[in-house]
Amino acid sequence: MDNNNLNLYKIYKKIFKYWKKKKILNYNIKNKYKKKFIIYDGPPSINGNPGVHHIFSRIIKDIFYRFYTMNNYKVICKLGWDTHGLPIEIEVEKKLKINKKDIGKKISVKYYNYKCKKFVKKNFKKWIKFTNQIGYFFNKKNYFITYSNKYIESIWWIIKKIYNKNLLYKEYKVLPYSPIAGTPISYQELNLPYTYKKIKDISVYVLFKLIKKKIFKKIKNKIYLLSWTTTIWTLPCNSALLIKGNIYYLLIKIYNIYFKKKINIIISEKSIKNILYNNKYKILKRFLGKKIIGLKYKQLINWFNYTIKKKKKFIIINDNLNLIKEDIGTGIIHIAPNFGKNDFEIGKKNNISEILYKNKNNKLYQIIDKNGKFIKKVPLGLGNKYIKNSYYNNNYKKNKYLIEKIFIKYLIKKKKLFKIKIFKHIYPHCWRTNKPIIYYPIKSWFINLKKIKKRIIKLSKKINWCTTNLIKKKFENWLKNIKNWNISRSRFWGTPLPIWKTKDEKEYLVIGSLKQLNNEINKSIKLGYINNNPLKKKNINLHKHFLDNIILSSKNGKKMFRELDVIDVWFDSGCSTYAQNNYPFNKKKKKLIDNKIYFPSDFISEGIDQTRGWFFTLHIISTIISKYISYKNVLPLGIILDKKGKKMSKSKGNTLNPFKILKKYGPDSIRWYMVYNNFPWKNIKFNIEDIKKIKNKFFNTLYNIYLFFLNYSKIDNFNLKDKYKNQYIDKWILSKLNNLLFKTYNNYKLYNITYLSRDIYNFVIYDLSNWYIRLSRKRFWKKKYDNDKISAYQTLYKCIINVLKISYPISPFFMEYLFIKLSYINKKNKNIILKKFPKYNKKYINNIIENNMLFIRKYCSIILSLRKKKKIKVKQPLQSVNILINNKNKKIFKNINNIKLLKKEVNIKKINFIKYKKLKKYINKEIKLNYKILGPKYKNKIKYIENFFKKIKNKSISKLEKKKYINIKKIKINLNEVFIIYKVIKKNNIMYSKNNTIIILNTKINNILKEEYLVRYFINKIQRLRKKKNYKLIDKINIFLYKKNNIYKILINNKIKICKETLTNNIIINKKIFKKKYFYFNKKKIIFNIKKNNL
RNA sequence: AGUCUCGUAGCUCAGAUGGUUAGAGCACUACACUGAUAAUGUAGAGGUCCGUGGUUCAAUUCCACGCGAGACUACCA
Repeated sequence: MDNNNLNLYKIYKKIFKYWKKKKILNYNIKNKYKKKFIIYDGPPSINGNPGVHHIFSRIIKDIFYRFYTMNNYKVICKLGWDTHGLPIEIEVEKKLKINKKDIGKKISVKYYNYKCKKFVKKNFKKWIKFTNQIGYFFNKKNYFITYSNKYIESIWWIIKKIYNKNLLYKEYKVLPYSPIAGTPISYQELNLPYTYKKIKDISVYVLFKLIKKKIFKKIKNKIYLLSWTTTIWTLPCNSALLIKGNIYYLLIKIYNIYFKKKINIIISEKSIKNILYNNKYKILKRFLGKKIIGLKYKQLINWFNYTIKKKKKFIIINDNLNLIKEDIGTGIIHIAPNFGKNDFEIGKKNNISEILYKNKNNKLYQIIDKNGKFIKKVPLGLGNKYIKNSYYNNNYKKNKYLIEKIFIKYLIKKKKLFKIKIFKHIYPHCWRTNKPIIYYPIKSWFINLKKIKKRIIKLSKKINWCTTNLIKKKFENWLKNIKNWNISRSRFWGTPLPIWKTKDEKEYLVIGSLKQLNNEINKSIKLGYINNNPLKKKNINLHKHFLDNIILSSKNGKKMFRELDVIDVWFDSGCSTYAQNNYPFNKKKKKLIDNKIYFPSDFISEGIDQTRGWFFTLHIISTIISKYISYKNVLPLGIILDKKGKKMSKSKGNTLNPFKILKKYGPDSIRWYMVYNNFPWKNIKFNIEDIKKIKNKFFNTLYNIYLFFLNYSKIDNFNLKDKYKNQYIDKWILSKLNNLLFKTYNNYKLYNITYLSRDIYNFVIYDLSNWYIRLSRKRFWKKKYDNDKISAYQTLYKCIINVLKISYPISPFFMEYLFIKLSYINKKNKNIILKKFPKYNKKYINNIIENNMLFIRKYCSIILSLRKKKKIKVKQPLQSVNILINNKNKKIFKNINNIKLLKKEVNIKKINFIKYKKLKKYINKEIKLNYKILGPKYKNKIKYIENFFKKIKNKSISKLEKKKYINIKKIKINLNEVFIIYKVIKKNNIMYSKNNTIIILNTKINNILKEEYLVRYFINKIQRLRKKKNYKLIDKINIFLYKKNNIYKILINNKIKICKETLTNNIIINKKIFKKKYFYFNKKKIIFNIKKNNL
């Protein structure tokens, strides 16, 4: 088989088919389960194609799915999909080319919801394909989808439960609101990543004309209060000005460029610098803010002036919420209670009225509608225009600052403008439409989380975050500042709020099940409010269009209508613990949850952005419903960035098509890459080059190891039952292997998948491939099928099989593929998942051998580097190397195996171990200070000591070594306070010295060594030629040599060795050679050829 | 705007309660090895440890300020 043809995608397909045929796609196929392992799947929203980041969260779960199945757990994991909500609605609106306001007008809600469902179903197919392709298998009988009636019914039950606990309430409040989506945004949604964006706004300083009172009696001219705002569109609704009572304000005379004359303005003392551009001004009066509290002013823009009776308007009030910061603005804040959270609170506290529009029928309206447009009655052509130009889709640039320009023109005309300033700030945006939100007064349903905050936090401490403490702390801190959850959305495609109300909103009815709804409908039919029971129809669909028509009756017999809103999608997914099991209506599952068998989950894992999303909602809902945590372990996953470190997003065009990547590199290498690359919670810079590297290095190497084993074991008819005794190097790799098994098992248990994948990788590349196989190759080549050879086979086989098993959860297809291929050795080995996860065997662990080997490898590397420096090839044998014997290496070199290994690896005939005393012959000494000890002891005298040792001679150093100290004037320096450094003196020697390790290599090459080199060189040439001629491994050959000069004698003298290593029958000296091959050695031409001779 | 984290080789990152010559992997270059062979090994080159100042015998490490990046918080009018 050809190595470069290793196609992981083809292997995936083969194995997938095979699994399908054998019906082991659904993991729970073992007969005996001891325990259960519960995973909850965070349902992804299927508003489009799956992205690369979805690979990540699914494979992480799959890894533990497989791991725990191997450990004989019954793993419970229902895959789910989030099918409701804004993300889907927006995609559908784009497709239908409609706006929110068209729904119910141009097209019916029923049709719209039908389209949404269709859209979801279409994407669902893609998702199943994708899920299967990454090795996370979809089970037709076991999944949940949030639009199903059963799922919705469970949500209703939960809503009712929350209502009964007095945690659900309706309130009129100024909320973050997305006009384009036409729905309020919860604070959880506002806290999703990338919602706060830098924008440029035009801000204005405007002049409110004060109605003068005593305090300004002496001032003749008009007095203005100067206020600054970034939301120019709220000015018509101004009804109060906020100042701070305990700070100083100034009345100043200053030039106004728009009036072209000097005017009198009031401003806080410290904010004066904000409004100056080289203007001079004159202070007329300095006074505390409280002196003007309660004064009135003239309305700034008097387009509308309807206010609520008994409420105040156009008045200066005190800032008791401490909102005024003196370095910003003018110290005077404009308040419009209907637009702004703080404004609303202040208005409420100070009994300030909103400014509203009242029509002929005495109906009241906000002057800005729910679409984010001014109502028709607004003058200056502003009517029906968006209040922010960024709400326009197409002509945004053309209309840039259009609204602001109109306002500014008007303010100049009315002599009410002081200054304009471009203001850069960070502003919240809607997470789906990407448009800025506004703060808008709305009646909404809330869950009172503040009331149960203590329990939420207390329980959250039981959750184990499989990551750094930082993320856990942030989650807990965030819970401390928890806000009540706004769960109603004025949208269409979502779980409908199961709440009915009377027209006067005095009576409410919350429905908690279909059965209850059915009963209520029957009551209503008796009263004649509706004609027939829609629940009796065949295909009922518990969505808005279906329920809105149902009229129920109140206790007092009044008509009740459904609350028109749907529920926040985040609530849907937060209910998944219960709703996926149709809790409490499915009695079997209810038992399992109540008895804490299906609950809480052992493990969940989703993107780190879900900390404020699903992780949060899941926790909240289980806190309310079960009074317990809903997950024990959570592994948050980093964001997938492109290779430049930027977030992947459709708008930037840097997303990758996961299907294409899967096809090119196969799921296994991607899975391995994602786990291996970095800790899961750190952001991944997704780089295809790195996947290639993983494929080339890890998978190719593993495959090569397999091929190597395959080739030779077949030639030798290796049998697993063959008896053997382990050799030195086998003991080493088995010790390494068992340590690896030990570590890996524990790391899976602790969810440390990055560590364990790196351990496996290092074992395969550095220990198994680069060391064990390289050193053992000759054992496989030799003819005799003896203990040494059997031991090598047995060991290598053990290593491969175990590596396959422990790597299987991460890269299942490839591992299974090799496992099946190797089943000719052991016919019981068919499918990894049916096997038990291997555990380590203590008796194989031998730390002494491992340490020895580490040491030898280090010495090899040092000696090879010395050879390199002298440009002596490894093939050239060398006579000797001198190694300083010290406490560390004494024991190691007592073992002959280690000496043999080292000699073989660096191709040196003899190793001399020399004692410290005999070093003199080879080296010069120098002294370096141990600053860590000497520094604190002698402080600034250290420079003097440095100088002394710079000039020191060999004799003095020897003295120091003997006496173990030296005196420098009055200072006594001990031997352990310095380091002795060595330098080589002898010719033909090269030395390495660091700490206590000294190696001196003898680089002299005599004739015998040269001859040996020639023989090896010649063998190499023959081997290459064999391969070039495509001879088989077991083919025998004859060598033909052309007799000319005495170099041949050397080769003939080594005939036995050459024949043995190249499977040669005979070396034939000829005067003529057919088709000459030749090479040069010491500038002499050597002519030869080979021929197959399988006699 | 505030709080937190971070800034180390071309890239991805380690690291040290302050102390000898600051480490890995990848990429690069050279060489070697070679019946696992488009694999593999060894070595080399590469760093003002973001900048400035302070503390210290000694600062990449501690402190302060500045610059830059990221996360979180926040309607800062």
